[in-house]
Amino acid sequence: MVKDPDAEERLDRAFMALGDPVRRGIIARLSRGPATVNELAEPFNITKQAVSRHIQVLEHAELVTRTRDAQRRPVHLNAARLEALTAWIDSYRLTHEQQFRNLDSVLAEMTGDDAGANEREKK
Amino acid sequence: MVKDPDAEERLDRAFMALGDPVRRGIIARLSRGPATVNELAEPFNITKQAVSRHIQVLEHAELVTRTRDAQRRPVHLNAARLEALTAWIDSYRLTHEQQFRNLDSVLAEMTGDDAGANEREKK
DNA sequence: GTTGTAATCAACACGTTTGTTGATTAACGC
DNA sequence: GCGTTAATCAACAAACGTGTTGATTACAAC
Repeated sequence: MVKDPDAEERLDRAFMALGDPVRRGIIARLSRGPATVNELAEPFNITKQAVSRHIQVLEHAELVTRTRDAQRRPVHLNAARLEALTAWIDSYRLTHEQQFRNLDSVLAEMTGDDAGANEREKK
Repeated sequence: MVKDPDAEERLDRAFMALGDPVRRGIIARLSRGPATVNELAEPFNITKQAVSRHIQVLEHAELVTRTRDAQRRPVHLNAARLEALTAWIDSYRLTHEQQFRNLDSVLAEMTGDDAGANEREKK
């Protein structure tokens, strides 16, 4: 159980894990509550073993955790980790939007002091 | 140029694309403005060809677009696609939180009408 | 104990990804 | 035209991911 194997690697694993329709389906199901491997495997026509490995991938990505209940091992969603992903995306999404605002103000300055009004007036 | 190759596949490609540190680095750089392949390749010690292919992956995932400027092909971030990813994540994140609220109200009902007050009072 | 159920482990096949090097296309500057 | 720069294409090797089947572990119920 490694503690912080570099934040980059954690993002690698989490984003990669979501890049598969079966695993996203599992996440979607778990958002409505915990489930066992058999329950999670039911909607897919692949073997239970394959689903079991998908769950291991999600677990390694820290997107889900597992508890124990007799011979069952219910899987739970780890919403905190999902939040980390939106945080990453939004960080750059907002930087990008800020970039546009800066460009706009530069152009506004040009048109105010100078000549201009020649670029970027669509919409 | 396929139009809508199923929304699931688009998510596959986009999440998968972000599951690589080089490609996330490219996205991070592009959030500050467009850049050429050479500029994007500079921080990484892999060949320019390898970076070129990473960009193709991002392009296929619709996370970036390309324009043309003489022999240069500047890469631009497609923030709208990033937004679609946070929308997907948040949808299930919120479902999950709602699930907890429902559980709370069920428990509150039990403690009100009945006996109870035995579970979930931390915080 | 035996039987049944839940889940994982092990070995293997197949396809995809990611990197390399070397050749090629495309546009510019002189 | 010629050389330079930007970028991609092509072929290949190594590594990885995802699915299969068959054996195995762990627990519960009788």
